[in-house]
Amino acid sequence: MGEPERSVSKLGLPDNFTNFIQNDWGIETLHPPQADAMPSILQGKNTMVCIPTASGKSLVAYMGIVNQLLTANPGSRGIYIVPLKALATEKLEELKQLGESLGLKIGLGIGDAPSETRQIDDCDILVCTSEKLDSLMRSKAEVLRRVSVVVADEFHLLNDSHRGPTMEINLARIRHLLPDAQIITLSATVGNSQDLADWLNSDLVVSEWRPVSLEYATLAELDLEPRAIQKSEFSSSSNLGPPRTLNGPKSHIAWAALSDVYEDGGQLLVFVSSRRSAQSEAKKLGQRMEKYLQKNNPEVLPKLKELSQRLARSSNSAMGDTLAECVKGGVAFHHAGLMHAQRTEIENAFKERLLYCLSATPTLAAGVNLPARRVLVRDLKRFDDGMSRLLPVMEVKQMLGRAGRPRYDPVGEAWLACKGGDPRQMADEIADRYIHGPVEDITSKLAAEPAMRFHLLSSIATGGLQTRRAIGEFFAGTYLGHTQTNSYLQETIDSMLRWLVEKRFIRRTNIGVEEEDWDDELPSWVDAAQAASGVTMGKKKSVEPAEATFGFQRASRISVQTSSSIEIEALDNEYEATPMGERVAQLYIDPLSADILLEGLRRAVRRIVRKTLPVTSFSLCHLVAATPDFISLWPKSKELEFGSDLRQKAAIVEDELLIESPIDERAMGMVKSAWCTEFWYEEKDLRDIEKELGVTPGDVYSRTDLMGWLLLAAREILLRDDVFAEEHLGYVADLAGLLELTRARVRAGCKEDLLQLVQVRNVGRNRARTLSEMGIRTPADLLAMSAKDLDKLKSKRGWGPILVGRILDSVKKISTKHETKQSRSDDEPLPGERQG
DNA sequence: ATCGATAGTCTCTAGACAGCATGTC
DNA sequence: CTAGAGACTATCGAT
Repeated sequence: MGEPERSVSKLGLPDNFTNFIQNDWGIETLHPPQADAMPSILQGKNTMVCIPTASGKSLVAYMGIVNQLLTANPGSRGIYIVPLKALATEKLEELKQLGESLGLKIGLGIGDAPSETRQIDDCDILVCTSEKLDSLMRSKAEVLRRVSVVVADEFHLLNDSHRGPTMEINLARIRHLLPDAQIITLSATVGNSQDLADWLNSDLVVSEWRPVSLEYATLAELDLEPRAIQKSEFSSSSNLGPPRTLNGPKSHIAWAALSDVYEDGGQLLVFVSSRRSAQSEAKKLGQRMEKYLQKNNPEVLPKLKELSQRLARSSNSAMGDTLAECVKGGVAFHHAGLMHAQRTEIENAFKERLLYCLSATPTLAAGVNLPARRVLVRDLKRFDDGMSRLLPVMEVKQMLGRAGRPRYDPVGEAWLACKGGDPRQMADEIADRYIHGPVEDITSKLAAEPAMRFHLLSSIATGGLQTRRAIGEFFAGTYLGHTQTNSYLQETIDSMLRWLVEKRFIRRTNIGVEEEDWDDELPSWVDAAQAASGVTMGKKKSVEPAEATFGFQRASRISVQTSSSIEIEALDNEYEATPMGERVAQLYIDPLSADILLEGLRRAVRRIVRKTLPVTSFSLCHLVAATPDFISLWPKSKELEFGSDLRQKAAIVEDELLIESPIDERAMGMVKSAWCTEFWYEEKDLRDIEKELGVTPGDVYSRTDLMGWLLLAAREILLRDDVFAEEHLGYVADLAGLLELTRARVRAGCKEDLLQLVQVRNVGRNRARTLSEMGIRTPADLLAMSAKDLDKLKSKRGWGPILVGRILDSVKKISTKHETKQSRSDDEPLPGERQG
């Protein structure tokens, strides 16, 4: 294909769009794979584009969207789905530029702020994470109104056992509801892209083309052997380089790779398999690099020092100190234990080429675009599920694909470190597998229990599916249905349907009414009476049928007692969600989490009523930590030893726990999770938390964030539980109040007395405590401060006139709102209370 | 006695999505 | 089929 065919101006796109691309983005010609995709894209056909990352996939999708919104279906809307919030933000920025010149409004849906909703409602293009889209489709069908085109980016994530099913359901539902919408999927190269394209009835465009050539090489000890080159047409050096031997110590190949690329004016990314390795590698490289720079390039040291000091000042952990230390030598580590601010600081410094090297865990491979001249995958194995395994080819390709900065680097260098055994033989094997070998196929993970549980409930509760037949047909439209036998699919569905019925998230509405709905027909006093006399709840069966005589294998596989003898759900069976089931689907939590919370909260209510065992914030956090939606912390082996602090804590709080707690690792992990949260809302310093529990600030934040979300869900679940007698509803409300209080404290990380101050913008738990120590307890107190006190405040460390001014400004806004907003727990109506 | 290199032993393991609520002069 | 790096500790030798 010659140049003219690929000219942007020949595509027949709207003039303003063409102008924008040419003038603002400086793109005159499309890359070959982009051009290949255009006919199908512009005809509005479903299209799957499989090309390497950073080779301009997004532009193809943007063109498809604009074509639909402006030309093919004027006034329609588009959705752009990504797997990470960071990517959503990145796409949002690009689309905003585009939108400004075309008069299109762009919305963002990543679940961060309630204020998103408005822009979600009236935008022309919605950028969102797949979970957020799923959630939106559950709660408001309007998201799909007038949608003519849907883009699914990083589509190979369908293969991910945790996140993949959501993507699969999203597309199945979109196709179900909007059969005419154009679906554009963007993916890295995968083994069976044709299967995926068939499923989506898509044209398929596959290409290995890259904007920068990529040279794959193996590094065995210090021997570098180039193995293959992936060319771009502009490449000046399109021939494989000769093998060579690097200078440097054999015992530290990352240093050999770094010093080598530095001398050539490039940067290095090192991928390792654990956070600890990332840090220690960065430390070692940083030390060597600092010495090296002192000798060869001392003028850059002050700049690095400045960055280091900035990091050190804002550091609130030993990890942060280490980071600042590494940076002195122009090296940093990058993993999810970093706080967001640290992470972006590092990323930006690397983009500006102030840093020479990042040593990273896989976070960096999947995240935002951050290329470097050279990539070294140091560790090809990772410990996973009790075993050390080789990384999938797809993942390694993703890391290696980060090599080569367009416009800066003539060629990207993708290096694989080969260790163990005979290095040369190793290198050959590794090259066969990762360089010349096939990429894995993508398979559906939807049949796995958690995914099926989660999405099956949603399809009934919020997806409008009522009959067994409709459910079966819908799931047949997923990739699972496309690739698996029908009987397997239907069996998987049936066994999970029975679980959901058993747990009363759904009920059958047209059969076995006497039997199935018997529970629901019970007057509530029966339950209450049982509760009061200590009968265990939630396990009672209506009529226990004879043991199943067929299908027992399936039944036992999900370890659920079926409450009926029906093993095959008849096709004309009908289902509806219970109010609880519907709420659970909207809260977007795993029904199993809901079940765990429900049982624990019922115990809590009984405790409160009988005034037996205590129910505390710790109880509730511990309960939440037992939920599969919470990512539990894991105890270290020292913490598991008899007499350890963690053991002692577990013993102290034993009475507070709402669930069985065997003394195994998992249980100790739950205690540790709750303890970490407790440290946080008891205002313990992050540094101390790190020291005592080995949990870095980034992890503390991620856990407390999760905790806050699930505490809210817990409250909602409690308030929709209908088993308690009227006389006990007051206690239920008390518990709901405790949940709310705990959530507020977890969110702000403070004790109860600071909760009001913390509402003020620019006031977090630390500043609030400072104010509190000065006798200021509420936002109103802030306004009433004397000039003398204000001066005293302004002179405090970390405070200044600007900050104080800003705080007073925002206090004025809040104080009015606060009056009306403040809700007394005793004003809150009890569930079932009639309005007087 | 002190320090330091070295070998042997013990410990530990990547990442990251979701809810909420509502006007404002 | 399926660990290996990093942190810590013991040991021994040089000074």
